[in-house]
Amino acid sequence: MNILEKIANEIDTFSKSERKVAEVILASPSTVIHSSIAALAKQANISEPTVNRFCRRLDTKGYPDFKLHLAQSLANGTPYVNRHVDENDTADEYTEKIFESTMANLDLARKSLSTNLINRAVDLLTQANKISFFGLGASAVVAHDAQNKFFRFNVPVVYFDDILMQRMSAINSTQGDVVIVISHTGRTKSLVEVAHLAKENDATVIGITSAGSPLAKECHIVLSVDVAEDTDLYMPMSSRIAQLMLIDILATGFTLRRGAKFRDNLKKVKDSLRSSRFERKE
Amino acid sequence: MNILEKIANEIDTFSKSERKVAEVILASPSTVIHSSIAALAKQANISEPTVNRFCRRLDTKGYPDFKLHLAQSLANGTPYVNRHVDENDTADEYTEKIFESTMANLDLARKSLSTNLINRAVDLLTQANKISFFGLGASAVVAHDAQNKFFRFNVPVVYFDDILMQRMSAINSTQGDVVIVISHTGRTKSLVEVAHLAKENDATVIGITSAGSPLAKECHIVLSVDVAEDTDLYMPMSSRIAQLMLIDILATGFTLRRGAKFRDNLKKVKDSLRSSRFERKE
DNA sequence: TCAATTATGAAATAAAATTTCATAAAAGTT
DNA sequence: AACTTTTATGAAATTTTATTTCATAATTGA
Repeated sequence: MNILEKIANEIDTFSKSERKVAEVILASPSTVIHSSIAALAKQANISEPTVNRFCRRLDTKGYPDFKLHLAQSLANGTPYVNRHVDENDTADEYTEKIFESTMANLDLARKSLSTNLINRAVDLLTQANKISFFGLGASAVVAHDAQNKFFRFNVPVVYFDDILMQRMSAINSTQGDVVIVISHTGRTKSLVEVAHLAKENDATVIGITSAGSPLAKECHIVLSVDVAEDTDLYMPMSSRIAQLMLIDILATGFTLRRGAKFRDNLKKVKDSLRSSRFERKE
Repeated sequence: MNILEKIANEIDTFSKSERKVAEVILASPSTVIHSSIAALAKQANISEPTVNRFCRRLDTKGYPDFKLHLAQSLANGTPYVNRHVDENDTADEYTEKIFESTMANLDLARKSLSTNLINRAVDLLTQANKISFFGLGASAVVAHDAQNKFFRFNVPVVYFDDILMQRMSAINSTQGDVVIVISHTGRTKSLVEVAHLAKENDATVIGITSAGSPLAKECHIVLSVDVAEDTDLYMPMSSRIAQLMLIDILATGFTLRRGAKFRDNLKKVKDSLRSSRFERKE
């Protein structure tokens, strides 16, 4: 953890003198990294040994080591954090905040992903006879994107964002089919039912959803992506982006598993678009 | 500048002994920040004063100050960079690389966005009688997502990913309508034509595309999102994520412009979903 | 080849940090 | 409240670390 945060957190557990040091440091950390222990002690009106003890209490080896940690905290600058958009933000401000928050959430998501499960999911996908992607609302967008990617692989892929079509498709699925159900909350009733139907018909069900949700319980594999709640403006934001990255990862895993020749094929698919485009004149 | 890079850059201008120090440092900077000047001198087989001179040559005040700089370079850690997926990558590796690359590209995209233009686009959107989103392939996904967001605002919104529907819709558009055309390359013929048709019919055309492209030339406003090419596996990856963030930004700008009362409305829209979901029991 | 310049390290010095230890303050205990 | 124990603190001594000085070695240029 960032040592500045740590100081701020633990300041209540400090002794009186230690608190004085903490305050001086928090007030101007960038000055402190250029101060000697004597200078800092004087600034805080306490003795040098106290500063030293303060450093050790924060699990550093001593004052110089402490300064190193402090320097790193400062350099780390602003690690991405969730920042809420405020009513009076200018375009500059909310743009910055949205980027910040998304990055912070992607960072979170990355840490929460299980590469083991991804590996297994890729296994199943490469062996599938048919792949279906189901989602509603914002997750329909993710399903749509997944279709766009997997479609290139010359595998039968469908995507539905219509409850009835999803149900019919689920009922028609059989062993060897993989059904990917996408829902951030995992609590959308009709999607849980769809997952259930697919499972009953022996399809393999993979959930891109939150762990422990009702939907998760119906899935053979749950790929959960942790993201701070999208509370800002009552719209799904980071969650769907993290889900899209998961799609990218699955698609990438798929192509790698299929080998080099397969990737030449992808190039052909891409090249097939050329005539629909204006030439680039350079 | 990062002091590690600086060392790497200037290594040719160093004397023989200084180069030895540089090599030891570059080989394992994280060890060095915990070494005394004596330890480092010994490691590099040179004397302590040489290390000291080395530090000063790099514009630091001395060895301790140098360590501080070094610590900061390390903390800055690995700024996100584009890393290409390799044939033999494990799930762990490609997952990491995809996250890395996406983050790097979002960082790029953030820097390239013009908040001025965003502001103008938001202006136009809030005044629009009707908003249309057009895209094809991966950009259709973005258009789809945009519809999902703007639809909540109780404004007439359509999205089409069908060329004919797009053309018909464009021809039917009139003054007061805003048409947003999405294309990463900006070279897809049919979309350029759609933009042209919409413009001819006095709609305001906003392009989410690359600056200077044929599509850009047909737009009243061009919101360009710079992203390194998606060359990896012949699939759009980062580009569409950056586009989605731009949609988030536009949607956010929209809601802010509309004021607090409007945002209560959004909450209602979201709450309307409740009965379609399983309750959360805690 | 020889001066001039530059680079280097041993030793001395200076600076900084840490330890030791005595004392003061605070917290318990009767 | 008086006393003991524990904890916190700083002065001084010590140790560690960094820097300076200066003599010598290596390199460069004539």
